[in-house]
Amino acid sequence: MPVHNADIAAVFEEIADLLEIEGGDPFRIRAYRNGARALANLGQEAAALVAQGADLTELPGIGERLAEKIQEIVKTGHCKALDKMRRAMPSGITELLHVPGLGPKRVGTLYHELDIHTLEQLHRAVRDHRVQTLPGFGAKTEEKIESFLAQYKTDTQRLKLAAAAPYAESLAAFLRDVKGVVEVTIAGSYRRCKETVGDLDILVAARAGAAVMQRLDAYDEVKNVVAQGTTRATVMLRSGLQVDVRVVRPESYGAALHYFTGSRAHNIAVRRLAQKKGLKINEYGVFKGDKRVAGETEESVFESVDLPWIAPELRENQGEIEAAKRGVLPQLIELSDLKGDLHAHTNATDGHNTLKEMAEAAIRAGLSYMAITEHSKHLRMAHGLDSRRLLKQMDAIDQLNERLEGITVLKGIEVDILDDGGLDLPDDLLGRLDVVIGAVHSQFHLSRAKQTARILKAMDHPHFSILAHPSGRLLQERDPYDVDMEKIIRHARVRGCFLEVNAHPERLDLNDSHCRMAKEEGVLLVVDSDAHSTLDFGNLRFGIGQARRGWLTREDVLNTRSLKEVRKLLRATM
DNA sequence: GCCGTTTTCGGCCCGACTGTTTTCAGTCG
Repeated sequence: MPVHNADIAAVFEEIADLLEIEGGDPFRIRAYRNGARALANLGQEAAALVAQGADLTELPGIGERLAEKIQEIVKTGHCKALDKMRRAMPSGITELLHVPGLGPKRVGTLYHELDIHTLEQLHRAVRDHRVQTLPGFGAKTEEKIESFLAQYKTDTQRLKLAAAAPYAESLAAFLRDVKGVVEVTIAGSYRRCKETVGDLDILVAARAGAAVMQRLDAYDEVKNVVAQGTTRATVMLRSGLQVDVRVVRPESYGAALHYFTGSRAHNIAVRRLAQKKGLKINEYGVFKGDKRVAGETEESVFESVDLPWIAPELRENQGEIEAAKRGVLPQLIELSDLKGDLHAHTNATDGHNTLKEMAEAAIRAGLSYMAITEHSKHLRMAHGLDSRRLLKQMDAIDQLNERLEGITVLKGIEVDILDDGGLDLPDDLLGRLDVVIGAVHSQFHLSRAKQTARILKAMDHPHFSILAHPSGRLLQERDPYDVDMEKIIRHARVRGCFLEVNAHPERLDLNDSHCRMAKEEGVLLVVDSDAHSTLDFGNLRFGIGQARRGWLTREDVLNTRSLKEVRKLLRATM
């Protein structure tokens, strides 16, 4: 049984949770959480490092003790320390911590006073009104727990970034219209372009006395108000999305924006820098003693700790602060850098629009070239193209290019990678195309070794140029298939082919850490819409967000180049 | 439990809101 980083991280999180309920040293607890986060974001398997005999204490946040535990978990699949804790306290108890209003202290009370250690037991106790009698609990707390448990099953999902966008942007626009409001920004994980968002953090700069909170109550989509003070409020929208609104004075806007953009790990790291310089950073500004020395802009906050401004997408405490110190932050790619899109479908297969409509939409999206890349025949449900139909489409593209100004349409295919690693169309036909994208659409459950070998073999095909949605995941629906992505990335470098950053909101595939790995390996990525309709070119912004989270610059992305250069690089793969 | 350009010991980010209290602990972000 291979042990993955997430498994080890889960052990550390559970230890931290149990320590918290026991009332353990908060800093020790934090150390376990830091260790868990470090592992989750490592970008390479800790098990592989152990196998190489690497010194794990070199990793930030991992010291002697955690290194020992990682080794133990990798080698035995168990952690004795956790096993021992579980004997003292039921492990399921940690799920109680996810109930809003319940922290370690109250969970501890529930356990010691009423022997409650599952959600089911909690639900029963709440219904019998036994909880409100406990010290530190009351009728309101009990009510809150009950209403949470009642809808727990249906209501815990995070929203995909693209799904949250319309809610976020219309609420922000509403707040911008409130009298006295100077500025509104959707901060939090939304601003950092995370793949999914659990809630929205909306920051408002307003002059004194602006009635932002009262206006918020009048917003159509607000279902109920969870908490409300003078400077912050939490509301639930009808859609089930939780929104935290925070109001600050304009002179604090930069500090508040930094604070509410996060991530928490990044903020902590920046505040530690400030602390070392004898400064204090909070959401109102940067302070030396009682004197505010910065905070009106984000730039001023970073400047106070001798750093240049760091783009929100990088703020994960994953090396961005060190890079900023050394002056080597990447100049991140922007949407306007994209010159073309190399992955789109028409109604010849499972798209909704004609060839001409798609080309015209690409022009409107500001692109100067695009590739039509239909599915191939193996993908029956998408009515994939066989040789005859592909030839027909190639002719149609030639004719369109003669008539249409402002864009060049390339001839391509999203060819199925067959079970044995072969490609789903004849070599001579693939050789006549401008771009061959290979994709896995079947046999997701193969073993890691087989799946990896299958994809590597496909990449070795003489006409293969781009690997589409390399992990095959669908956000919140289908896990990535088990594959050795490091090996695929290295192979892409050797073969000189490219990996896709699929901008479809349900894919966003590659993910951020694999983007970064590919960049470091010197593999070019392709940010593609995978458009199935004329509207889908709008999704490119989400692909760019993902690329930015992966530290990609314009130079790291193939389709920021001119058509001439792209043709040259594509030919080199074929 | 981690970490070090003041430290191998003594620090470890900071403030708002709620509910249960009767001045504040717990939770949350």
